[in-house]
Amino acid sequence: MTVHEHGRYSTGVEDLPYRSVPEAAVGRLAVYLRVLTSMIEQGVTTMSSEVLAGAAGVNSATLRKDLSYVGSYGTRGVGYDTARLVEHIERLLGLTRHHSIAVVGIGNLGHALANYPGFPDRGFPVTALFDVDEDLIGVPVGGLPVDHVDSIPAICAEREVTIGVICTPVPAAQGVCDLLVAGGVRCILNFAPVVLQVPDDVEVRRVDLAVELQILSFHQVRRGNGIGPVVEPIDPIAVSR
Amino acid sequence: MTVHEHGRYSTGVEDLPYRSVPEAAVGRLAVYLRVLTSMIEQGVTTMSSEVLAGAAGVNSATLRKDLSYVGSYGTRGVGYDTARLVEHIERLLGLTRHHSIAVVGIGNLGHALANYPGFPDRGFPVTALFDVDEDLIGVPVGGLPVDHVDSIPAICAEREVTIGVICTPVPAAQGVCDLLVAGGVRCILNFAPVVLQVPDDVEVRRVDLAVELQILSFHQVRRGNGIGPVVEPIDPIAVSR
DNA sequence: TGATGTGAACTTTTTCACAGCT
DNA sequence: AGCTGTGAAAAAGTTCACATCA
Repeated sequence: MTVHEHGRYSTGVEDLPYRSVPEAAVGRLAVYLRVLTSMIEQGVTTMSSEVLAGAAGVNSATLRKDLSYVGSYGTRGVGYDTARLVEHIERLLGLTRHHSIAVVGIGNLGHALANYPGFPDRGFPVTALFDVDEDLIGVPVGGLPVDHVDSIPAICAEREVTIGVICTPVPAAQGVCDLLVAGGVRCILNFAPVVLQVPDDVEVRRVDLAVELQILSFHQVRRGNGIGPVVEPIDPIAVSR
Repeated sequence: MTVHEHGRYSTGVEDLPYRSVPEAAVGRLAVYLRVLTSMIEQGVTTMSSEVLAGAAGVNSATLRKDLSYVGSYGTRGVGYDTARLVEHIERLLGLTRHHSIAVVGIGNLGHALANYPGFPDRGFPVTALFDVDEDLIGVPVGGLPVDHVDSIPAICAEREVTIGVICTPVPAAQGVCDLLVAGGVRCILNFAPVVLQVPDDVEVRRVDLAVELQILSFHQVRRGNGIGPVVEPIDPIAVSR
């Protein structure tokens, strides 16, 4: 709906600098990036699609197609230059721009995320913490003092927060979300098990831990693993009406 | 991959307990379940596909198709009986059988998950905690004492743990995973950003928080939102070869 | 020779649209 | 009249297989 023209892709070609990337490929590219980074640390300078695909847990054809959305940085008969690939995946994922995270809801989970080393390690520094609990306000968590949720719009705008992480209880989540949006935050990672209503230009990703367990439960039963009887078939007579 | 088709699509009438459920539908069914449960608490006894789909954030045709995998429990012209639907989704997801969780790695995140109310609330009691840190062994976390990771196989077997949650640092994750598998655990929720190697009959789901942020980052850049310059276009000369 | 890059085939998932029931 | 249930169409995603090139 809303198209912001802060900058455009002025390649001379009317299209994007990268061809459009399928949604499914984006998540995998982030995984390749991690594998590559770790390989580079071990001194690996070249990798074949077969090896990288194995390490990332995907089919090698899928990997090659995914990388083709980034560009052609492989050498036939040799493989990919790891450093070069990292550089281009990072650019594609927008990791070359400044990011800054706010965590809202400093309970057990929020506390853990405020201290999660994977965020700053991956270029996402946590720069603001919020809660409603007066006893928490001003208390430093991971070196950063907690502010009141009422100050979300002002502080997020001031600190140029780009991603909001919601770890509040369900009833508070939508309100907090609205405050983040008011503060200019356009990306939200939501741990509250509720579907948030947001404007079209805001992207929400939900991480629902109970849902993950339920999916695992389904597969276990389907497979007939574990203790106890496998699912009893539904009585066809009870089903029909 | 094991194919477990109980029957074939021949005459239009099948003898399956449930027809085979697409992977994508399973996750959504878990979401519908939560919405329904919350609606029932508010006294709602009937819902239309349109309303339920709205609350779950999906298209109503998708919802109806998903529910058709569970069976036909709607009434035309009226909608779905919420209680009945909950009952059948729970059965399909295997939530009627006993589940029991072990959390391995009692750092910040493990601590938070050991206390996460959403697990027991959703029928997944945490019944074992493990770590390597001698200072933690025996210390109760959320009322449950921490055991040493070496005792994972024995304790998991004894307590009939069905799901293992891995919150260890990356280097420890694969070893812990092997111990869980040795203890008879066939479902693993992995928070360590590494691809685990497991036997074919073990199901792993990975939750990678940094990947979630990177996906959000991608969308923000694509949209041209936020502060700062949009991605610099790649030099077309460098792209072509 | 050996590995990439990709069109084509295939599979899965989503959406449409409407027949059929209540 | 209104809403479900589902075939059929469309879209998205995955895998194959091989031409291509270092």
